[in-house]
Amino acid sequence: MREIPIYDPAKIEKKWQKIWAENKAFAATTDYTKPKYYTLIEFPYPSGQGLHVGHPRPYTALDIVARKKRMQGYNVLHPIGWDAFGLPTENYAIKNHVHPAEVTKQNIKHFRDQLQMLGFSFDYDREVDTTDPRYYKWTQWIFLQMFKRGLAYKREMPVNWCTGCKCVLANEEVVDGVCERCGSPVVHKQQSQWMLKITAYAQKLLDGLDDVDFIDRVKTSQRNWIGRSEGAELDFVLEGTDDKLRVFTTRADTLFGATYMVLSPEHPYIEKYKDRIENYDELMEYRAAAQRKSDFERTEINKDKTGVEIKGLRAINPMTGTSIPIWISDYVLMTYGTGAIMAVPAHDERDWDFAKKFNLPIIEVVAGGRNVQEECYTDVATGILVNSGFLNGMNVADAKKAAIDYAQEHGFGERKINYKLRDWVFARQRYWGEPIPIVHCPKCGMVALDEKDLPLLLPEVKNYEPTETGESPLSKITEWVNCKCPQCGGDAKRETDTMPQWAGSSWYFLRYCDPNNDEALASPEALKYWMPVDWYNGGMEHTTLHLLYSRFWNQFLYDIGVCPVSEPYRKRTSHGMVLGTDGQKMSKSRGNVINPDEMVDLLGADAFRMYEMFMGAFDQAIPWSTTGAKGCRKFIERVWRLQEILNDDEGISEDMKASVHTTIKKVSEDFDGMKFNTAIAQMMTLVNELVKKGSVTRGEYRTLLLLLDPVAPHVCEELWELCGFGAPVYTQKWPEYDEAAMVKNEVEIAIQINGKIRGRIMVPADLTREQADTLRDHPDVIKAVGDKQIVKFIFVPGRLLNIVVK
RNA sequence: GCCGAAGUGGCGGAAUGGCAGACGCAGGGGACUUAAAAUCCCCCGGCUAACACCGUACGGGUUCGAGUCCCGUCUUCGGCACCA
Repeated sequence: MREIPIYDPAKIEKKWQKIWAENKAFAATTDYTKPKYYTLIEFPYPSGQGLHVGHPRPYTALDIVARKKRMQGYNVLHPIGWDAFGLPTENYAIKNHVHPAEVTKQNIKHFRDQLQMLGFSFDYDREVDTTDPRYYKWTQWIFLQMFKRGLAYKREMPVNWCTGCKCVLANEEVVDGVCERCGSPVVHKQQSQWMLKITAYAQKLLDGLDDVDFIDRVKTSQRNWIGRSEGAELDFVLEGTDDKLRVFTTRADTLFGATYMVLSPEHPYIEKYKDRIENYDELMEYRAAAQRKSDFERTEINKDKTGVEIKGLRAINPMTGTSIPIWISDYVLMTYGTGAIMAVPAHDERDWDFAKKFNLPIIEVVAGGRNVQEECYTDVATGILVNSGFLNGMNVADAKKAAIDYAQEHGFGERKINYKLRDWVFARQRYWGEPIPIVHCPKCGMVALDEKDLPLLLPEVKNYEPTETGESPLSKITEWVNCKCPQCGGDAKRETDTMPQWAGSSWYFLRYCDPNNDEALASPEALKYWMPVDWYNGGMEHTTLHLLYSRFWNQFLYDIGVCPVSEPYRKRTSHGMVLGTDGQKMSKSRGNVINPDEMVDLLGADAFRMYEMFMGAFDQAIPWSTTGAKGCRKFIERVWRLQEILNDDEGISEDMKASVHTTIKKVSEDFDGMKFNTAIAQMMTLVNELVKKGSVTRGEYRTLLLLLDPVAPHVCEELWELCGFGAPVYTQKWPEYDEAAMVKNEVEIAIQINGKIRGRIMVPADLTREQADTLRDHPDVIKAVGDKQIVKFIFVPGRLLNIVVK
């Protein structure tokens, strides 16, 4: 047995990190003739706490993919950057009286050091930082392009106002009626807001999903969020006027059963017909009460319906000519459809509840259910129309079509598609964000800054706290706010809102392609070569918003000819969370947070990386186990000690051929299929075999190190060097497997009688179904069958023999 | 309520419809050692002396054969919540 050095991860990890950095081992080249591969992880928010053990899981996974693709000859772009604008940094700055830019600088350094400690093969020459003016210049530029095309606009609207952050939140940031970030109550407030017209892209965002390789649940959640629904808009004449009340419905077939209507409490007709309405005050009271509730309360209390009838205003059902009452209720939302509905209590749960409570008539128009007076009937698949004039006898689908056609012919309606998706509130009254490059001119109105004046820099301020009025701290810097109008040259004022954190992350993948370009967000050549991202991995929590927003920006940039592809990501996967040892989400308050620095001290970066991958299925949440992680350290030491039994044979020994090639195949396929845990298990199996055998050839060791390198790169490089295998592993080629070498001569198969195992026999590996008939004479088979009569003889090559007897 | 994912040993988890529990952790036994650590070998779902039998949330079904497919039920987790 040979004398070997001691495995000292602290030493060899530093050594190789230095060598990689000095040689720019992982820099993507600008040789656009080579095949490319673009791997992307969601760039982190550099928080003050540093990395937690959740970060390295997706990073290691795509690092494995990137390292393997490089070895397979691809020009790989595997970049990293910082999504550094945002509230926690700003709050820290307020509390500690430091400039957020200073805090950001420190946090980024901390994060970068930690990532380097783990040996990720990022191309650090392409780092981007969303708070860098050279970066946000282009974030502002994209905003201006949207503004010029009417996709960025300002509108007076009720906004979610966080009483803690003193700032407007997107609907998506309000969770259970409180601020997602700080937990303070959220109230409604009227304010003029910057909006991005993402709704203009609803259908494109939906269609684009057909051509990309996202896991199904991601596609589903995108589709649900966009929420396309096909129906019709129909007009109901207001009795005694020439005016019409427009509703949206997906159930035009049930029009004969519409026995009343419901308006949102904010519906403009209440003002318009104020003089005709007898109980206006009562309605106002109801509206005020509804507005005091947050959206959450309005929609959460769904057990008990409330509402008030509008006295003095009625509508005519266009099918039946009947006069029907009109109510207001907060279950009808002004923000969806037309803010008014026709109520068909017999066939809609909500309408049914409402009708029951207020004693409104329920008329069955779709037969097939039980008594609609007692139970609502909503089955559209089997119902047949009744009490509906010319629609009688039709199924629901045909009746829908016929009803809408009729409405169209008679001029009271048309087909209409609605989306739940709403426009994106795109402004924060905060300091630490991209300034919106717009000037308010008393003469010219809202004017875009000249593109040559970008970036519009964030000015220095003394105090980062938002003002009590809810305006951004920028509004207090008069020398910055007061400016000249770019159009007329007169006195004007700058917009003082900043962009939300989502802005910088909506296009960063484009910047990585050409991060130092001052003439464009990236050169057309670079974008054409690198885009789309081949594999994007991120958290499940970003599969709705970030994914939708960034796809929207990319599609917009495609439409204006900046980006060469309409869909930015070819493949999107999501990783599972790393939970605390107690199976709960890690959090400071639970005290179950695992610190990666300590783990690397204890295990070394290679074992740490390996455990992150070995702990379980990549897309599932798994609790951390430090003792489990030690198992990976043990495995690496086992690989290290293979040196002791290394012989001089450069080839692969005959008896190991099948195992080695099976391992190459399994590891190659499993890395591509995100099954990192089983790839590692296979390598463990191979090592166990080698240890058992007591000797390993240089050829076998080489192959093992090449396969293991993406997971545990430092130790593999070190062993490679110790064995004198030549140029570093990162310059080597990925091994290929030989299907023929994997075939064994003989295999053990199971003998089953009526599906129960009764023995095992060795048979030639290539035994076919036809040849298997000879097994009837095999002594073990004869014994197993006994004196029973054979009914059926089933042979599965290489697997088993099942004999059905009676 | 709706959408999605998932229920397999003490634990993390493996299994193109074909020998359930690969691989690892924890545990037990042994070797080596003055001793310990490390390492190596053996055992490790239940019930059994053994054979047998029973075992993949529960109840049915399809099949020569089901953890895997179908129907129904329950539970857990994640997301959305009156979207007409």
